[in-house]
Amino acid sequence: MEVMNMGGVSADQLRLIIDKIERLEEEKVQLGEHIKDVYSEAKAEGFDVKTIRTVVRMRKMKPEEMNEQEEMLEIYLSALGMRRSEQQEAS
Amino acid sequence: MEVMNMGGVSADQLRLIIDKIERLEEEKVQLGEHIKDVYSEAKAEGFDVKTIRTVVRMRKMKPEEMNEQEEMLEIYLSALGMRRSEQQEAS
Amino acid sequence: MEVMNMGGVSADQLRLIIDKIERLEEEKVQLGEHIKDVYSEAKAEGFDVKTIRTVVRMRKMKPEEMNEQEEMLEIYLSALGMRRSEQQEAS
Amino acid sequence: MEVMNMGGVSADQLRLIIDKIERLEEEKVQLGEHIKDVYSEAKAEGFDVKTIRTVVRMRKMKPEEMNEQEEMLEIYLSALGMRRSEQQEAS
DNA sequence: TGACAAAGCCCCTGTC
DNA sequence: GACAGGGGCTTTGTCA
Repeated sequence: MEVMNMGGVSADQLRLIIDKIERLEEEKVQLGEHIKDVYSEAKAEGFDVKTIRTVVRMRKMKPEEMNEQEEMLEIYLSALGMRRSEQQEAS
Repeated sequence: MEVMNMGGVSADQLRLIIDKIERLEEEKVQLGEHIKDVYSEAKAEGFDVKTIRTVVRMRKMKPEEMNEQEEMLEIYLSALGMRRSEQQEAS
Repeated sequence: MEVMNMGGVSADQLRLIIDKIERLEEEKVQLGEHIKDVYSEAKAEGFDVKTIRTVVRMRKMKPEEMNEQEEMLEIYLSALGMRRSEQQEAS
Repeated sequence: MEVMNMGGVSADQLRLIIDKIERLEEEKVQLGEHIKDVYSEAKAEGFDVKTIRTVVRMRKMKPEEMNEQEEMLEIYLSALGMRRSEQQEAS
């Protein structure tokens, strides 16, 4: 009964899957802690953590902004008087 | 140029659409905040917010779905020797 | 037993809370469907839904971008050669 | 100007920090995709992904926490007349 | 089915 | 030192 096959489900296979996931998630947690350490050190050296996070986020986002359906967007923004080059005059 | 028709797009109509969406989304945000308030009050009165969320989620599910979920979970836990009824003897 | 007080929890009060949450969530769903309708109509009239979504998102984000720790961010971006005005030449 | 020191901030050091974070986050993403693959394979072999997620989550919880959650839930469901054991008679 | 948006959960910071 | 509040990340559901 320890190793069973219930509802067509292989218990052994299930165990393997769950073990693997738990191992990978454990690594992921470690990585997360490592990242946190880097931020902590940065803070200790006088950097502003929040700003670094912002920079990292921006660098991630840039690529998708650049290729994305830019033309259509420009048309719509123009129609709304939100063209980027005019934005600061928008009051 | 303020009211233009570029690429077959009516700027005025576009404005109306976006205004309407923003108005509706604003209402939706308000509602979300209201819901959050209710949870906060509940918490202040000693209720466990997480459990209330679970209950609300369960009530959303059709009873059959809920049973399916439960049954499937039981099967998997059994396969792993984690059946709830046996749990306390597990250690 | 219908109206009970178990573990210091008032069943009646709990019912009220859950009813209220469910009512508010129902309204929220309605609103979401309404918004969806507006997008559908826009599409039927020849607008590009995805672009409208982008515009709406941009209009939401602008305010927070503008006030947010801008100076610090500029400093950091400069240090990395990512100053916004130089960005398009960055390639 | 490439290597500058603005506002007391070392550009080079900042670069190192951000590079390190991005490298670690990249690894974290890879790991996340790997985990997703495992789930996909499990699904392809007939397992129920959602249930596996539930099992993994349960195994992460300390047994006492798990019991607490369960007990609290039982209390709330009882208060609402939704106790599982009575459910099928409920209609 | 694959991407996109919304919701829930958790950590972290500021405050009392 | 604890706790409420906010922000970020992960996960879940939905739409094309």
